[in-house]
Amino acid sequence: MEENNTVANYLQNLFPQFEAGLKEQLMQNGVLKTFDEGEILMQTGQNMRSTMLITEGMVKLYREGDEGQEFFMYYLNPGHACALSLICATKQEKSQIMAKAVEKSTVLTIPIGLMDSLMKNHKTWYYFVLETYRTRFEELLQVIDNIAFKAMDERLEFYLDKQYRELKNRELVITHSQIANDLNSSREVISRLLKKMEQKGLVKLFRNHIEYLKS
Amino acid sequence: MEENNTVANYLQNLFPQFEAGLKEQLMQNGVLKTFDEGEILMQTGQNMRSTMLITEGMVKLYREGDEGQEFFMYYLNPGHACALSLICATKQEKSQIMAKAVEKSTVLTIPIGLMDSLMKNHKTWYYFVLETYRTRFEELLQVIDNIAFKAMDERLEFYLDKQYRELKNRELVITHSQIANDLNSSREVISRLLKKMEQKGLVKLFRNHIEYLKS
DNA sequence: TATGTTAAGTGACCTAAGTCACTGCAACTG
DNA sequence: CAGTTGCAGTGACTTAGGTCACTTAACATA
Repeated sequence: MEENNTVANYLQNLFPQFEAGLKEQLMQNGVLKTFDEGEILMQTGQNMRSTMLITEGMVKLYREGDEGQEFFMYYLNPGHACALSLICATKQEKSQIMAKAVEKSTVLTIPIGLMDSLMKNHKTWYYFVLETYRTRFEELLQVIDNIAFKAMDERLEFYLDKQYRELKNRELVITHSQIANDLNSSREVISRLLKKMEQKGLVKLFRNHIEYLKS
Repeated sequence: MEENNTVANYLQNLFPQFEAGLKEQLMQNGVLKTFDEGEILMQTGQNMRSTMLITEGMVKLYREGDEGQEFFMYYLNPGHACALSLICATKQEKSQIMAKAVEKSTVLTIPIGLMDSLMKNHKTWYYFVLETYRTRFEELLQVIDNIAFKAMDERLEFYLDKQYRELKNRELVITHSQIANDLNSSREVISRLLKKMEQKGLVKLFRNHIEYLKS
């Protein structure tokens, strides 16, 4: 790791719009943390003690069901933040979602007690919060579209397409059962649907990875 | 209508936390509109020209599918606002959702061009916006829980329970096909599930209305 | 090279839920 | 009161997708 992976540099590169005083605050109070691939950044039901700005890597956000099912909602990339942790209306501080690192990731954690003051004193911060909520809200609406209106084959295509767009790589390194898990389906179903997609020429299947051919 | 259904009175009663200057702004720029039962306040794809604060009645928010399906998400009551119309990041001004009056309702419409200045100049306004986003976000998460993890019978129970909690009335005046429509299912399925619920003693069925017995 | 492990393929089966076609019934209308 | 309209009940059928049990293939490691 070179020396420019400092808080100051991350802020400069990922959040150039933040005003100087805000950056100052974040430098003084934020702590960088690193998570390995597969590690969980935040568990459902866990007390939220800090908010997180993603600085490196990639994080997947899940909603969990009563019987421990996981349902994938969206990705957080560098420059993004977990929406729910940005506003702590003193009420519930339990996390409603689960966040997992897809790859080795670093995040800037900021004590949740600081949120109100950041919000009050820094316009660029609350613009950031609003924008975060707005985009995540729209993302959730898309998620609802998929599960409310679409059958599994379409949902699978959407899922693969999203992977491809996020990772910008046609080689999707993922197993069938991981996909099944993300979509709250079962491995056999995903395998069968993938094979149909292969017959249609949309993907090429390998052990442990899928080549996405479409568009 | 008595004379206290003025903008000033609505603001006083429903938004007491708003600062004086903000109320002033809303009185000068807001326009009260009335919608009849069943009338559509905002159509998917329609240009959003104003944001809406519900002052009387009750509004249902829907997400629409590609083939014209409607999927019910949540209610807006007096004191609530449509989250998406509160932030117009100059980008897309097309509504992503559809809003329909359940009963005769009045709303205070505020030109969307005013949003940025309200946000900048009135703290109580942006608190309101944040709170609106936060609660609606959490509501969407619940919606996702239902469609991602639950079968139709559970979803139906949740739906009826929500009706009951919102309307605070055990007599739910609604037809089976309206329910099917809201849940993006079909009338026959809902009829059959309702009958099972009746056998379990959870509801009592009548023509055009359902008596909700649970809890 | 043998062995164990995990990913993926596959057939048989089951069930929730969607669809079709029809009936019965209540409420309103002329 | 006859006719019409819309709501609800119901049996027959179809299908997507979940489950079970097992096989085959790929890779790793002793």
